[in-house]
Amino acid sequence: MASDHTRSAILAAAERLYADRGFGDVTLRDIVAEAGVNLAAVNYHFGSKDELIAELFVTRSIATNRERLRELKAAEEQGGGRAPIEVILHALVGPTLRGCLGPENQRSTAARFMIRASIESVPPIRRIKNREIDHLRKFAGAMRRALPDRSDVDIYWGLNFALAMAHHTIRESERLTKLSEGKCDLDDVEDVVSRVVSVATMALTAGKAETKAPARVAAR
Amino acid sequence: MASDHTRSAILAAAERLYADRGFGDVTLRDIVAEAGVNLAAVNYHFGSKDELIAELFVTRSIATNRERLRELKAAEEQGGGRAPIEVILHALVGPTLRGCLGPENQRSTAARFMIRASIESVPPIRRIKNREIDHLRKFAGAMRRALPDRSDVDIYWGLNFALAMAHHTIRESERLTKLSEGKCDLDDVEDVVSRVVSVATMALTAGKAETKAPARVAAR
DNA sequence: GATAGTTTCATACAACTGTTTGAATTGCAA
DNA sequence: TTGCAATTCAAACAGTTGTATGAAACTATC
Repeated sequence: MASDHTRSAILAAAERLYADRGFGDVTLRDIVAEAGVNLAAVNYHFGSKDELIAELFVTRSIATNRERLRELKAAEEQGGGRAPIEVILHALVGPTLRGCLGPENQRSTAARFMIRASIESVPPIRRIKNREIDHLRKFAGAMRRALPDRSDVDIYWGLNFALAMAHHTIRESERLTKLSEGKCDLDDVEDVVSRVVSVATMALTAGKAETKAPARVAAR
Repeated sequence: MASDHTRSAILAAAERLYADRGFGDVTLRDIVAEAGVNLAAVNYHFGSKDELIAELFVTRSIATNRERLRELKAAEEQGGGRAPIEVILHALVGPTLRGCLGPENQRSTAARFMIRASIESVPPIRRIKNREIDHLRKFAGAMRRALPDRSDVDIYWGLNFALAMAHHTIRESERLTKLSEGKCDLDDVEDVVSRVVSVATMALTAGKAETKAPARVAAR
């Protein structure tokens, strides 16, 4: 019914501003100015500022989660209900890394927004992240099936470390570039993914029967 | 000259409140009420709210950094200028993890404050963290000496992943406990440290000449 | 005990925040 | 056209925030 024009103009403007300047110093007035709409429009269409932020974040994060599960499901079906651990980990961290890294000049607004969301932790986003546990449990299940000898504790630690490496690399990508004087190429996303997967795989399989050496994609 | 009483009362109250409720919703008025001093005292003694936060964070983080360097130096001196990679990594992540984890009921205010600081990323703290690069370079140097065959890129990635696992585990300790239904024991700090060190060591030594298997401390 | 310097205090300031209101406008159906 | 609901708008609201001010109280020195 509604033209929806104002609504999506707000969403686009908000995402752009949050991506560029962070949640801390973007006010509703900044957003409506950028969107060219009236101040009251935000509350009319979204209810509150927090709900606007939540909608932005939910949209992007269900897209990522769907992609993760799609990859996971495809892998498990192909393997008859059991996928190799590398592939599971790839499905876990691949979509996130691909969604947030990549050459800066061609990095989408959505990507920059998600980086912000992972650096600054504002209440509405934190609330949503806390509901991610069910989603992660699905991966824990797949990992258990892939490594039936492994204890639950080790599985959870492996999962934790995989997410750790992915998220920290996103959060601190600038610092890593500076620290390594550009030697670590964060733009080569597939290299980053395979590094994370490789280390997480080692973490999960160390001290047990041999698995095939995790493939390392050549940089650039 | 000054009695210093007001000053330290403010520091203590601020640290306590920030630790409990986060930076987001603690105002100067909350702090001075808790400290039992006048509102103007904060600006008189610290200049501004941001400088108060910065002083809190700097105090704690130089303590951690000093401890890190102390461990590193001791290890390198004992090894004649070259320390085993496990020990270097231990010096890198041990102090941080020990300072932030541990049984909740006996967790110090300082520890809880540092956890907050690593979850919420407020401007004055971010500014300080950005100056940590020189400190990290010292560890990169030690790691290079320990693993002369390794490329710089691999060294930096290993360093990045070690910090990733430590910081993410601190940030998301609550979620990991919930996800694992308590199976991952975050209170057993030395177990956490050795898990992180062990994985980071594997990341740095994989595919090269054998090193001795990193020691795994039994839990509890 | 007067003096000078430091510290405390109550209070006001000035700016900014997200939100609400009620009237104006628009778009669409009858 | 008329009528009705959805949308837009300017304006104000109500609250909070960090900071500044100038007088009062205190402290130590001479």
